[in-house]
Amino acid sequence: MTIYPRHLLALASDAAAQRLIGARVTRGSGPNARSGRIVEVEAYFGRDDLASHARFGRTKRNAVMFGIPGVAYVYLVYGMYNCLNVVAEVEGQAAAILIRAVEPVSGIAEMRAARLDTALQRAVRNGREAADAARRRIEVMADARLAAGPGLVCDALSIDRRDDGHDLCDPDSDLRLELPGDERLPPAVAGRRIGIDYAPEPWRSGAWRFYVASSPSLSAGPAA
DNA sequence: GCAAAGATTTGCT
DNA sequence: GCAAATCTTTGCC
Repeated sequence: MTIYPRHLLALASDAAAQRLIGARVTRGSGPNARSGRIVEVEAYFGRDDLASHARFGRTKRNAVMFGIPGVAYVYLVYGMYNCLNVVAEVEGQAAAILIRAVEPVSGIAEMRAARLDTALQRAVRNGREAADAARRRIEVMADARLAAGPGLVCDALSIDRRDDGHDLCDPDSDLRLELPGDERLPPAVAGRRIGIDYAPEPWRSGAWRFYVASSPSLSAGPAA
């Protein structure tokens, strides 16, 4: 498996997002490495995109969006879930691609264990019964659903804000993007982005979410 | 300094 | 189908 070439991300954010479908996100190396096939992404543009974090200009949080392509932009949403983005376009031009869902390929048992870890941490506040319920739910969950959402991708691959700013196109990186050799996937379909109804048109309805319609691992977002 | 809302997920009515 | 959980970041006083 070769590393994902950085130049494929130095494109307009939507073009880079479409090409990212089918690529792998990999955590770790060796027999316990966790890897998943990207099946759902969303493209976010720079200052003009009123649904993008870059709409406020450069801030402490979104600084890496303005940097070189291929770097991870990781942020916390709703005080609870991490979201993984891949920086796109050229340096100085803010853009990022949100990884919304991946189909587990290897290290599936490790992904499930990681999901269990984070779920138990959250459930423990609500008592032992809630923790037991969470445990049972994740133990019987289908492999394909382990990373079927932006927050779940990060839970399954143990991604948090410590990964913010790390280079995903470095073959020695613990968290990286890889390009499978000759894998054929059905073409990606385009739809509106999820969870940005606060944005005005055309940003609200623009078709900048791309996904493999037949994948069993899509996020539970509206009409995915 | 303080109030408000968010690129989500889960559980309950 | 709806609302809570939870905390960082942003916006306004």
